[in-house]
Amino acid sequence: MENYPPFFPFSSSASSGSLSMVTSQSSHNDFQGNKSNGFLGLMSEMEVPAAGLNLNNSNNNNIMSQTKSFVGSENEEKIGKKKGSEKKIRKPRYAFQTRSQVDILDDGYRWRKYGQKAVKNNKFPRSYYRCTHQGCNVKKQVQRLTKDEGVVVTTYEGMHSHPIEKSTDNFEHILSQMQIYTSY
DNA sequence: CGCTTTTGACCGGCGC
DNA sequence: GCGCCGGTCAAAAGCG
Repeated sequence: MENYPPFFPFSSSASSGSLSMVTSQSSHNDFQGNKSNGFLGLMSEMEVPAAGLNLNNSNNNNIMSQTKSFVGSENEEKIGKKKGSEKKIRKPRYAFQTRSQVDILDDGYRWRKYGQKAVKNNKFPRSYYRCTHQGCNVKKQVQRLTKDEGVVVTTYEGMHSHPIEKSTDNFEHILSQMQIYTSY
């Protein structure tokens, strides 16, 4: 159907954040090589042991230094009635864990916030956004880690079935930024 | 004015 | 069956 490649050119206008992209569609991916836990693990154990982050909060201008990215799946969506039918497909969910000062990472699409809930074991709330394009049911949620406020987890759900509104030439800009930050 | 954000209510799934 | 939990709705406020 309308499976577009997960193409997310981040272009945060304010303080830019780093980005990374991982693509995976197979619901049974063994991306849990040795230490990386899956998305569920991420959900349950979001407390990433920020070693040496206790008192030495020298993260003032250290904006993005590292960026992790997880890939999840296992999201089922029922089409029509659930009359005993097993018409459930799994929507892939892409989780980006970026290091940024701001929560709103502009990826070029237009989002409308539709909810915000407090997360357990986390003092920061989680925001729910939805793509405002008609017929586009792409959702995303943004969450910040309480342990390390510099880490923002953005989870995308679904694929956009329409082009990006903004000009894509930001991508070049982002790429250059990536190179800059990767050179560290 | 039209759209977005805010915020509590509501709802379905799941564990006890 | 009940209550918790995560996710969504919707009314009203807010903003350019």
